[in-house]
Amino acid sequence: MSFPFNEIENKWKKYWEESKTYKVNLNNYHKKCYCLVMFPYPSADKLHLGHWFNYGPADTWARFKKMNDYEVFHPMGFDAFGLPAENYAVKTGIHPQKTTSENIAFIREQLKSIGAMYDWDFEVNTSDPSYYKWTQWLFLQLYKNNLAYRAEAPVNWCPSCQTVLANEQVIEGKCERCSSLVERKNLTQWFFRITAYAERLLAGLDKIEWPIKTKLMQKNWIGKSKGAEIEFSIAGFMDEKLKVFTTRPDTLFGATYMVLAPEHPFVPKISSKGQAKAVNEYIKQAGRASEIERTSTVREKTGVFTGAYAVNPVNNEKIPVWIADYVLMTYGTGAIMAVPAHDERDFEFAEKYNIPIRKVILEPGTEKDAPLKEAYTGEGTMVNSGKYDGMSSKECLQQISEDLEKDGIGKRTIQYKFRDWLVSRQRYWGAPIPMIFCDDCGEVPVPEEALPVILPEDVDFKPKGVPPLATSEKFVNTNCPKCGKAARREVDTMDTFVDSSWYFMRYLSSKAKDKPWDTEVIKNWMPVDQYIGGIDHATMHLLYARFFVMALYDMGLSPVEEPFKNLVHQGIIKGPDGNRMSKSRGNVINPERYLEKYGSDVLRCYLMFGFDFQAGGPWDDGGSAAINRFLKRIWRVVSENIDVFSPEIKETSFSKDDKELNRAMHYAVKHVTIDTERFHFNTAISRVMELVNELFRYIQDVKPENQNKYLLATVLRNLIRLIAPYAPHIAEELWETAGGQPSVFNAGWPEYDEKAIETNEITWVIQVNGKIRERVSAAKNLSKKQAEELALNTGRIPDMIKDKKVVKIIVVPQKLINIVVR
RNA sequence: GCCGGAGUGGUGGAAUUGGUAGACGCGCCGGACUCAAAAUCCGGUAUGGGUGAUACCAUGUGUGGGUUCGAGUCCCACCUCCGGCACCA
Repeated sequence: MSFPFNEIENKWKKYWEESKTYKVNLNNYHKKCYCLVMFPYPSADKLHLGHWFNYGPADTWARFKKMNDYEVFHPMGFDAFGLPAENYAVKTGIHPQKTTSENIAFIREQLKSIGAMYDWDFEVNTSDPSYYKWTQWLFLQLYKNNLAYRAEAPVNWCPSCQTVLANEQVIEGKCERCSSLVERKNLTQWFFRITAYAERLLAGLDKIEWPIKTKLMQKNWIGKSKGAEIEFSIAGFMDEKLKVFTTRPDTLFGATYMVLAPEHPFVPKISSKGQAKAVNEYIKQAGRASEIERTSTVREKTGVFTGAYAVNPVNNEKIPVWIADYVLMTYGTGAIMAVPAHDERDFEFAEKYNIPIRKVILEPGTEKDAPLKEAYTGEGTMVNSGKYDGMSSKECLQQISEDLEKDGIGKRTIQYKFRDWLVSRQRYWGAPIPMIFCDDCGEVPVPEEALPVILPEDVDFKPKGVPPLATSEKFVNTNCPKCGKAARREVDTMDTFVDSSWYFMRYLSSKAKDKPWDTEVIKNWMPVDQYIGGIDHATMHLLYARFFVMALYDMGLSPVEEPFKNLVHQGIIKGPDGNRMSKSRGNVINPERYLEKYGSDVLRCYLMFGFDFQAGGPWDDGGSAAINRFLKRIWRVVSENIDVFSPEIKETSFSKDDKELNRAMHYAVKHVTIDTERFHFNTAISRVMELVNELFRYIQDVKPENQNKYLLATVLRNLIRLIAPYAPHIAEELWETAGGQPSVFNAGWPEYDEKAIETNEITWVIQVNGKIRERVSAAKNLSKKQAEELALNTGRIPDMIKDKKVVKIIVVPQKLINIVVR
């Protein structure tokens, strides 16, 4: 007998909707749980198995919390702006507005078939003017607080997407979206000053419960390093000071040359006439190299002498100034002092161009005059370093930093690897940046009362090398808000990561018209208690959102500094072949097939049972059949025992079998509770399976007239509640079958009694020298002495130890006795 | 190269603070029901030895060491795989 899953799913979907089972009351915040799952991106692709693996388990966890009497806010919405939708529109010619709203409608139905408990009254759509009005408003707040600025900078340009990208969106020199090689361009673009929050973004990591891996990824991405800025003068240009950044001021005496980035502003000024041609050629060549070529660590280093000399401030030594593209203009000062003896890159470069290599730190156990075979980057004793000779390099680092500061030729500084967040995009399908350019007044923000700056619909969005909005006269031409003269609008749109940096706040006030959110509500509901989503956003969305909320906190707009208190990542479901699912590999598993065959509950449960939620793994076709069998067993055991539910006579005296069953029930409740809470869904389901096995054993072994009907009813009702978060449709149906009032999700979570789990007799393990020799059933609470007695007299133990000397006996209470003999 | 994480049966994966390794499934083998099949149910299933069958013995959580009465778990070295970063001075 199978269960009619289609009928059940439709019945309860309808019931939940009509009776508003999942209505959230934000006023009831005293036991609140904000459970957030990363919202989907409605491009041309529908939801796939990966989404199921995200939303199904997240919903299970949310339902579990709801049954534990939390007011659970588990909203859903759509990250609707963005490139995939626009690229699809370019390909088909259909307006992204149309495809996006169609896809949203479709995906909303798919989400409903997962059976999730979203309250759709709180839905958000980032491409809706009522949403992006506030994205623009937030841009203006950042601008007002000097956290948004426009600057010319070398940027990452994706030739295929025809737009710039943030550093976070460049993976190994390629576009995160389309894998095209990213080019470098100098453009004037909008940035958010995320680097101003570097320290706090680092410090905040200690205050949140996130996977260590994710925290480390953010930490490495921010890339803090401590060092010093040191000023060198240039021979013949005494009023110009060349600043370098180094983490190793202790090696200053070992600097035998300097390197500037080819783009460094000093380069044209200081290059000698004789070297000018070579320098210009090198700059040209470096400019042509793609980002990936230039940053490749395996490529041989190249460079050109400028003809200029710098003066080392500590010993007045003249050292040649080179340019080389292994020095980046975008980090530090764009210039370095090169110490080949103690830096691998400088060593390689110096060997190639025959530049002297001077040892200033002696590696312990080596000779001062022995030539170096490779750079020595460790610590040691100072040599060739004037008054610092003989000091340890560690000491020297401190001393020389102090001295440099005293002499006014350097200062201790901190550098970060990450850069400000570039938010301009030369694309159509995004929120317009609310700025106006006036010939007289310069850049002028759009007044708040004039928001939103509506994204015009009648725009040719095909890429032609200029931002699509630039081609719309109607959009571009406006008047300056300050002086009223004719002016032009900013034609770039915002990175979609701006949209998703605050959606979790908007959810809480999704309908608010005159403000981005209701201060009272977010005060009561932020932060998000549990965030669930992929690790692929570790250094993008998850970093941006933290920055946003910190900035808002400083403006008095957010009650919290950190948006996401707890975070878990789901793993990835791979194809049956163990590879990542992709159309080109032909290993994509389509959830629809399993929905038709087994229904939504089976698919959900299989995803949670067959995989470690946080690890994922390859799809196995047999697994879903196993879960189908399991749910069928539950279905059967309930429907074949309906008579136990009425009339209810309380039979409190338990037979041995009753006690066993009762124990199994409490044991299952306990462990399902613990495991569901900590996202160990696979073991939670295992514990339910054990209970079901126990239940079948009881029904089979105990004669019907001896079965404790009251106990059976309790066990069955608890069983139904235990599986409810996992298989919501079936549980709801069975709950009704068992005479319960729908909805089972308002029926509370079963409680367990630790005493009922305990048994008087346990199996003691007896070891001799750490090897198991006997197992014996005995009272649980034996004193140490009793346990020792037991061990020494059980089975073949006396025989085994009779010729030996007992050294000591270790008793692990309620578990094991180890007799150590010699 | 640097920084993380992980290596457990044929297989997915379990194992509070060091204390019965392999829970729960899948697969496989055997059996029951059936004319037969499907479905369902029951039993077995780490490896090697041993026995008529039990019992029992040895080995066993990537490799090699160590700490401990006792190690999948802690420490050291190494190997493999996965993920992130990568000329960041």
